[in-house]
Amino acid sequence: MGRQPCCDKVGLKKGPWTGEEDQKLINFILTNGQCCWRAVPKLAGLLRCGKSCRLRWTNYLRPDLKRGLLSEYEEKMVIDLHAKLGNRWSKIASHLPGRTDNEIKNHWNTHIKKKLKKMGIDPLTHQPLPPPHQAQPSSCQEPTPPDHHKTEVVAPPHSATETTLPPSAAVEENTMQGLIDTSDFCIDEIPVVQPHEIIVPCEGNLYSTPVSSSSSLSNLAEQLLFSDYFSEIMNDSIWEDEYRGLELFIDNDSYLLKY
DNA sequence: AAAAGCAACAACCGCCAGGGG
DNA sequence: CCCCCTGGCGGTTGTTGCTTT
Repeated sequence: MGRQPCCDKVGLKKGPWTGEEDQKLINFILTNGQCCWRAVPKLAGLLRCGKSCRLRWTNYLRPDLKRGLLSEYEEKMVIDLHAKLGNRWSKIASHLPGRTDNEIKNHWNTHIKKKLKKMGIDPLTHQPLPPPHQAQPSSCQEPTPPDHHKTEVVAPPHSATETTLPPSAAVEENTMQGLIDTSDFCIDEIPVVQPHEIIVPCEGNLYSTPVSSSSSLSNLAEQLLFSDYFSEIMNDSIWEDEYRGLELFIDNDSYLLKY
């Protein structure tokens, strides 16, 4: 018996999401919350499979996401956590509020790996690389990290996945908490978004368009208030009589509306 | 200015685990 | 206990934009 596809793929759209699709998904989730993903595309009027919607939301549209490059501190956290956890990106991401496993994975593959190699460190073992002339043939082929995903049997010496962290990790946890309290960070616990707090992406572009110069700020509110995106949200019933007295807070890459 | 190559990252794919019936 | 469904995960691919030639 063959495996059932996650969804009926006939007539479903693939590839990059359009702004319109993003709006539909955001509107739906802001209104209804995260429910059964399988039902989301149908209810939201999207020609996507539920899995695709979930991925788009968790990796890109979630209001609590940070955008932009990882800071030096975050990068160090990733390296340290990777040394302890291996390629368990979701576990690593859970220590970095606002970052997704996909984002960290991509950053690791494109930036950190190279950086470590430059520094003479094997990105997989986190040990110093042997001099080039001593390199084993197998070293060109990346050794497979412990496959935690498949079995969870080969736990790292100290499993940081549970509440008890190895001493070094615990220290980092404390350090981290000095900046951000991550001790009980959990995406599930973040309210999808309260009706009175909507993070609105930049005008005309639902993903990151950092506000790089103050000169652009003057028009932001106007652009925002008259964007299709905003009007659509405002037309939603939950906003009836609600949007008088809105305040606009401008962050690096998003706008927070409060009333 | 155009073409080729490269890097970055969004999105997809397939597998697995857990929960419910 | 078994089967099915759903969500989550990690690996991989495709696309886009930038840089170099």
